[in-house]
Amino acid sequence: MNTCESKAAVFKALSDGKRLRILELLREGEKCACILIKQMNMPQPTLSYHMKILCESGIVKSRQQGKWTHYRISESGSAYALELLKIITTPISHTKDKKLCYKD
Amino acid sequence: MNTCESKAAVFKALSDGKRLRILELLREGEKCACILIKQMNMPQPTLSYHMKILCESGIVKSRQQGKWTHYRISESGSAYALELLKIITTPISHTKDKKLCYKD
DNA sequence: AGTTCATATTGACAAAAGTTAATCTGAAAC
DNA sequence: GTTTCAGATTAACTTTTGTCAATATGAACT
Repeated sequence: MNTCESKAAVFKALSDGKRLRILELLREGEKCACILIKQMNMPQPTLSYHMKILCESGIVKSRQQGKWTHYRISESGSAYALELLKIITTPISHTKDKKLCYKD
Repeated sequence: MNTCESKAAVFKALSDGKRLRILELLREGEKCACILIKQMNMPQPTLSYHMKILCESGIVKSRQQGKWTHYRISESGSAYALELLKIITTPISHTKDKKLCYKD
């Protein structure tokens, strides 16, 4: 799916200051939800809401380990977002569009 | 003022499907508002609202020519957004490594 | 001066996104 | 089995964002 709406979802995930702060924390490495709740000083459902949006955008990946959920920045998801941004801001004459599809 | 909030504003500009569609039209080259109104099939105040958000993000530049306003994708604004996205999705250890080992 | 034309702004409303207490789920341990 | 704990989901609410008719602005004419 390559509609403008689906592309917008990727940037919508990055359009909130608190989610960018979460990403900043994840730049230090994989972290579990309980750590992020403490570091963000945020109620548990609020963090869960933001993590869902980040994960659905593909930029963050989650890993289940027993009761704990670990989050980390997805290399492939980030690369996809970067490529997407590059394409949508490049005049058409300058480059031929290549098909964008990302998998994990 | 939170720095994450100001970063978020750049991506907020890209978080709407209609604004991405406008960008897509601007990839063809500079266009004036009256053309975009027709191509977007959008009331004039609605386009004006979206153009303001795109311009304030730095991704689009406007140029006044008499009564007409011409819009185009800003190369520097786009480059800034791209660099921003690259930084916020790159693990910190990787960035440090790059600074430590410079290539000729 | 006044008129016209292109666009920006205002204001009132509708739609979408964010917050959080309460509740549910599912995994590990007893 | 039951209890506990981590996290997801729900539901009701607040805030923010998007829409568009009406109006204002400002430039280029007469």
